[in-house]
Amino acid sequence: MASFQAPKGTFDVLPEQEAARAAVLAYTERVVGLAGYGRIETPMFEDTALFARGVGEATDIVRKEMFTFEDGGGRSITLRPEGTAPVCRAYLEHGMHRLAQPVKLWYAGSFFRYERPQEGRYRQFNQIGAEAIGSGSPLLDAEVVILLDGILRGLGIDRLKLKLSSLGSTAARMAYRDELREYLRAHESDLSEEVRARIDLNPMRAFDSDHERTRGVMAGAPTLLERLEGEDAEHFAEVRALLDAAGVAYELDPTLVRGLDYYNRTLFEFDCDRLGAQSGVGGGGRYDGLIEMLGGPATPAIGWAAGIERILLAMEAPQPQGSVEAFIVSAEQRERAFALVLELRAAGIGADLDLAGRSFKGQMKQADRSGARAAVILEADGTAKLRDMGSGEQREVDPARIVDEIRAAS
RNA sequence: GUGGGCGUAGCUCAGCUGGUAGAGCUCCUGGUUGUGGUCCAGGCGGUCGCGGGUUCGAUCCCCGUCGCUCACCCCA
Repeated sequence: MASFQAPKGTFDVLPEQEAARAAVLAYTERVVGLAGYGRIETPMFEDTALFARGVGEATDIVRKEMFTFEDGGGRSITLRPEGTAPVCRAYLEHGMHRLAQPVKLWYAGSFFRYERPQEGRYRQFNQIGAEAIGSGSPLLDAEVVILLDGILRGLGIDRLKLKLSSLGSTAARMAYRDELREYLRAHESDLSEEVRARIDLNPMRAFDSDHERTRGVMAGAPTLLERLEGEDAEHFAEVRALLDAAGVAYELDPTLVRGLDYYNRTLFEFDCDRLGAQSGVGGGGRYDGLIEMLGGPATPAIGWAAGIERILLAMEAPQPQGSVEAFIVSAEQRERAFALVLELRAAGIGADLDLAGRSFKGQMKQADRSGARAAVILEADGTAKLRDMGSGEQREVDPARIVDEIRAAS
C-alpha cells in the first residue's frame, strides 16, 4: 500500500486516459473556433473578493466551497471555483470593451471546489467554457446554446436533455423572488424544514423539494416564466424561435436555478441520465449585470461551462492511446538497436526497444504490446529482418535501409 | 457539513460458525539454442488501511481513526 495518495477529491490522469481528454479539447476548439471564439487563460487563483462579489456572497460556492488561503503578503487568495468571473475580470483589466463587441472567448482548465467528492464531482475538476461579452442580442443566446449542444452531440453524447428557462431582468427576478417568498411564507406550515430554512436565501429551491406537502404547495406557486414581461418576454421568445429554427430540442423548466447570483434572462443546462446523481454536464446563461458588479461599465454577456470529467463519463468508452510504429528486437546488440531507434525517431517515425532486459521471446511480446505495426529484428551477424506484426509476414532487409523500408511499409 | 456501503497481491475479488492467506488478470521465465498475439508449467508479488480492545489465538468479533465510494445539499 502506497503511503501517499492523491488528495481527497483529486485524481491522476493516466496516459491511457489522456487521448479522450485531448479529443474533447480538440473538438471544442474546432467548434468554438469556427464561431470566432479565441482561447483565454486566466490564473488558477484570484483575489478572493473577485469571487465573493462576482459569484455572490449567498451562494454555496462562496459560503462553503472555496479553497481560500492567505499568501505571504497577507492577501486573501482563492483557487478559482468557476471561470466566468475571472474572464470578466480579464475583459476589464485589458480594456476589451474597446474591441469590436461582442468579445468571444473560450477556456479550458482546472477549477476547485471544496466539497465531498462523489461520482462526477471532484475538488479539482476540469471545465471547458465559452463567454461572449458585449452583446445582449438573442442571437448570441442562441449561438452559445447551439455551440455547447454541438460540442456535446459531436462528441457522441446521447440521452442528452436541454433544459431552458429565463430569469428575466434582474429587477423582474428580484420582484418575482419577493413574490415567491411571500407565497412560501403564506404556506409555511406545509413546507419541509429545509425549504423553510431557505425561504430567504434561495426560495427557488423549493421547486426541487421531494417533500410531498411542499410539492403540493409548489404546484400552485407562481413561476418565473409566467412573470416574464415586456422586453424580457420578447427576448426569451426570440431565443426560443432561434433554437427552434436551428433544430435544437429543449424543454422549458421554470424551476431551473443555477447557483450563482450573476445570472439573468436566459438560463440553460444540459443533463445526461448516464451520469447518476450529478446529471448536469454543462450549462450557463446570461449575466448582463456581472461586469458592472465588478466595477466596469454596464455590459451584457452570456456564457457556459461544461465539466470535462462529466463529458467523459457520458461518452462511450473512448479510443485507445497512440503507439509507436516500429519496435526493435535484438539479442545482444542493444547499442545497435538503440542507435536505430534514435535514427527512426529523428526521421519522425515512432520507435521503441526493450528496456527491461527481456528474453527474445519477451521482446517479441513487448513488440506486440507496444502496438507497433512493424518489428525490426537485428541479427548477430549484422543482417536485419522486418516483420509485419499484423500479418506475421517477415523478410530480410538491407540493414542500411531500415528507415526507408519502414517508411515504405507504413 | 449529514447519511449508507466498503477497505485482503499492481488490478478485480474469494476467504465457511475466529486457528497467522487464496483465485483470476497483469508482469517475468520456460515449454521451441532465440519470433508476438492462443495454450501449458513455474515464478515475482500481501505489516489482510491504521490504532486499540476481547481471546490461548483475529483478515474474520467490538471501539476508534483514516481513506475510498454512493447519496443528500449544491453543482461541472
